[in-house]
Amino acid sequence: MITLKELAEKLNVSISTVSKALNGSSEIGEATVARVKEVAKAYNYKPNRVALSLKNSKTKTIGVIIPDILNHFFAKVLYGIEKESAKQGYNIITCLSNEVFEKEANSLELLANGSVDGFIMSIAQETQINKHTEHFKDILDQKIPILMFDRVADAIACDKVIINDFKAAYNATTHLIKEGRKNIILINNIDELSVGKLRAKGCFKAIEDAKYTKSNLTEIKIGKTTDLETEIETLFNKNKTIDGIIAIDNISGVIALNSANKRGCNIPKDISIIGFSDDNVLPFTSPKLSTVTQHSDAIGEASVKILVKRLESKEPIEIVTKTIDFSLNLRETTL
Amino acid sequence: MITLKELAEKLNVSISTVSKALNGSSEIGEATVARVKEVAKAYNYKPNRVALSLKNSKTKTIGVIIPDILNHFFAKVLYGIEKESAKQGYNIITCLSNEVFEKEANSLELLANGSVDGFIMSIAQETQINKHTEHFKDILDQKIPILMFDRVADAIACDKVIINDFKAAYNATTHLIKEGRKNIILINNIDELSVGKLRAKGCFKAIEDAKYTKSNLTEIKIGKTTDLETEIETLFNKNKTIDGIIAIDNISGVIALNSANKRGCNIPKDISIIGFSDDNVLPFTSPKLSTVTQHSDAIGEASVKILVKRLESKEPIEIVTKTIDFSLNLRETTL
DNA sequence: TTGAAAGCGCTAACAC
DNA sequence: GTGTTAGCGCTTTCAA
Repeated sequence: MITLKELAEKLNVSISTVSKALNGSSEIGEATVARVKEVAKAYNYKPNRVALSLKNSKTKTIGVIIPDILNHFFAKVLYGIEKESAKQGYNIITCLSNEVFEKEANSLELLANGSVDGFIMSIAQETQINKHTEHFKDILDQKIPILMFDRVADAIACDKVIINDFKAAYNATTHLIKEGRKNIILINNIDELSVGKLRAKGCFKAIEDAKYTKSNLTEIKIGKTTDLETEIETLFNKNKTIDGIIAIDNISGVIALNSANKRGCNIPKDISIIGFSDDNVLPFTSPKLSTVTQHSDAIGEASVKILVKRLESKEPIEIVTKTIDFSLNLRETTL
Repeated sequence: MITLKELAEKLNVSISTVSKALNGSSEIGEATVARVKEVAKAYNYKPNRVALSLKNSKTKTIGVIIPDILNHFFAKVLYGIEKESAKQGYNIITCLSNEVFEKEANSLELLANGSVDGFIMSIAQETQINKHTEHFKDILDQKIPILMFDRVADAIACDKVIINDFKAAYNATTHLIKEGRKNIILINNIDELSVGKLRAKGCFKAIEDAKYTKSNLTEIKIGKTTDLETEIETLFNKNKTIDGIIAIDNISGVIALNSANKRGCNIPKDISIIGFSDDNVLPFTSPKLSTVTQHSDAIGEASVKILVKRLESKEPIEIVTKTIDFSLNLRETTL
């Protein structure tokens, strides 16, 4: 990497002349500017980003902390984040908490040493269960902004991007009710997460609001340790009259579908299934799963936009919470 | 963020004293060291990473360029990269090429301005098809090391981490032959990629080496634009005697399995299917797909180890190509 | 044992 | 129109 200093030597002018010429300052004579630019191009000069960061106290990079990159939802959010960041001229430093609090706190602390201008993150499960918040406060105290998406900490005042989980679940359940389903099972294996609780509430509210239909909703909470597959099979065995399933996490809808297929159920005639997910799992199911679709990349994009706006605003701006739309995609596992 | 300078003022000593004390230099008196450390801790001092980078001309960060984060293989490699990087004290800046050459070249160029010490990457499809290499050479000329994994550029001399695609495909095919399959279809929708070519070669070599069995292998190349699903269905329609399928990309094995299921085939009695993939898609299939399993996270880990070794070695070291093991996981779609 | 000063690459206020 | 200088935060050589 060639530096300003070296260019200056080659050109027999001062460093600042080169700097100004390259930055289009009107102070420098046209001829000089041309000469400088030519040589700079010839030597493929590029300003050293580290020096700029030090000078400006701005790194133009965003720290992204994600609980689980193998979860397609988060991968897609990251996709959106990267795309929008690049557009805005920011780099992203990616850390994975793998759902553990210590890794999350550690990443925050490490990157808060001047490596990033701000954070975009979704909270690790462990953090959320144990309601840790001190590490967030530390960062915010240092005036480094945090934006939380999807899994957010209510106790922390910061920008947030969420999907309307309550409404999504409400609408999905309402659809099953309208189909005339009477014995609906709610499969919930993310009960410890805020989004899990919200979605469950939405389902129950839908049932309540449609009391007159006499539809029934039974919630099955499945722990992280138990095997989803066997759990769901015993569910079918115990409960022969199930005619509707709403699965509020990423994958149990697919598993329920496979289970129902194996038993020879006629889907969607005998039983309707709705999952929560992105489109990604669809090539894998037959018939194609109806889902509540999270617009995951939109979450990423919105997050970057909001954070960058804050980073680049001169005056302090109000904290915002943005809700991203979802859609109910009825495919082949519903009527 | 408190700086050395501010600490020095509070302590009434010079900046360099503070620096030395904190870095455990033996030059400084015990009492002073203790005093400095205490105050530093009280104010939660952390050295500014940007300043350190500028000083040392080392950023302790790795640029990671990935073709497609929504592809589970790459997500898992990234997982491995992140894990090992964190362990080694490196951050990763992630860029996504989304398979396009320009984005890839752009990311390389942008990060080569001092943002990263080296690169770990897998080549975009477009880059590989059009055999672009100039952008790699530019970077290497600047003495910034590149490590390529999985999809590598043969023409470029740099560290590489690959899986033995040839052997993997060879073994998988050999298994089908030993099962007595006579009419085996090779589904190849990544024919433009080096790995696709290698895997196909491996399959054919297996057939050749087992000529006496009279097993037949037909390669079906499927373009990116055509719909995999319909393509595979017409395949079944045209060819009634198929009794073995080997699908060498991430998802077509699953699609073939679904297709076969739909037609009421008895798997694996009538037909065996082997896919190439990570474990991730398995919850979605029934019966469980037998696969050639790429140890994707191991690829990431190995990549980081090799690159960091190079970055931190004083003397120049030889270029290496490391081959990561794969395994043939026979599950329920093979005998 | 401690401090002053230079320098990493850059920008910008100020001087000429 | 061009150059000098200070300073961003840090380490390190050299001087005291």
